[in-house]
Amino acid sequence: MLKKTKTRELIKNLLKNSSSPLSAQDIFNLLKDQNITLSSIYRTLDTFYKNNIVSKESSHDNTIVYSISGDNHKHYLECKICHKTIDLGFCPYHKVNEQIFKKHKFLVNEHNVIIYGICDNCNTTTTK
Amino acid sequence: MLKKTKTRELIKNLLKNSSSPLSAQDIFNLLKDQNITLSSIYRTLDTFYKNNIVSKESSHDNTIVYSISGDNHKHYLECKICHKTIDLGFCPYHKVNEQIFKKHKFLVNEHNVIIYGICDNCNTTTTK
DNA sequence: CTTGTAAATGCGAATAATTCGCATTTAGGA
DNA sequence: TCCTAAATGCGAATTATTCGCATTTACAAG
Repeated sequence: MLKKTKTRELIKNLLKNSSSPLSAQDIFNLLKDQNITLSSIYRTLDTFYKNNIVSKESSHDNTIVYSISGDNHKHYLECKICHKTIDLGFCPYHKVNEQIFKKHKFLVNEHNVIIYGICDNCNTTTTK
Repeated sequence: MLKKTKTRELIKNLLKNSSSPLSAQDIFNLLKDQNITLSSIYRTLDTFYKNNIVSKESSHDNTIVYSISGDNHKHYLECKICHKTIDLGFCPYHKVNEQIFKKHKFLVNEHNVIIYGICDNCNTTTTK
């Protein structure tokens, strides 16, 4: 079972309310008046990850960012060229995950919050 | 335009033939008799990424791993507990990507090769 | 086939990200 | 209230990634 601590509550709330995935360093900066160490943040995120409370992925600059999992998680389209993001507003993977569960009895944890690609604007600009 | 070099061809072939995503260090180890630097490998992977030749994601131990993109790319289910992988054998995201393109004119680059979750075996074992 | 030049690479150092060890504190069950 | 395993702070160690600069190379132009 998971102990309820100040550090964990703070980090979970940050992630719940954030409109984008956060790195350990991001969280550290946001909590810098709270006397919480970077190593604790890393450990907390790791614990959350193992308990399926958060998902993680590589951001475009190669740091790892975390998002809250669960029912009302979000998804973003991020352009690899201009890095603008579009809030998808829904999870496009529900059906896929159900199919995977039916076929393989494999329970997918929601993740892959950032969906990378090329936005309309960059596409028409670069191919012209 | 992208120059054709020995380093690039070697790395591309490795990724094409690999049955799992590879880290920069993995590639370095596999090519250690070829006199290629780690920094070149990083630069090459970065170039490939920007040109949509490879996709990248965070592996379970927080290093970044790369996979070849394109028509015959693969997908794997990886259990967060035992780390066993299952080859999905097809891309479950084609339809989703098409829908996203229709709605947002956003061209998703294939990625998210590793799909994390809990496998049947670990699930029945841990919940018992 | 030569030559010029921008791009790619090797090398090694610098930086940034992540993990670890250990002493201290704390949550929560007994 | 007490006990103990788990969580945290602190700082050092390790690992991953990036950078600067000199040298080499792909390839387009002549």
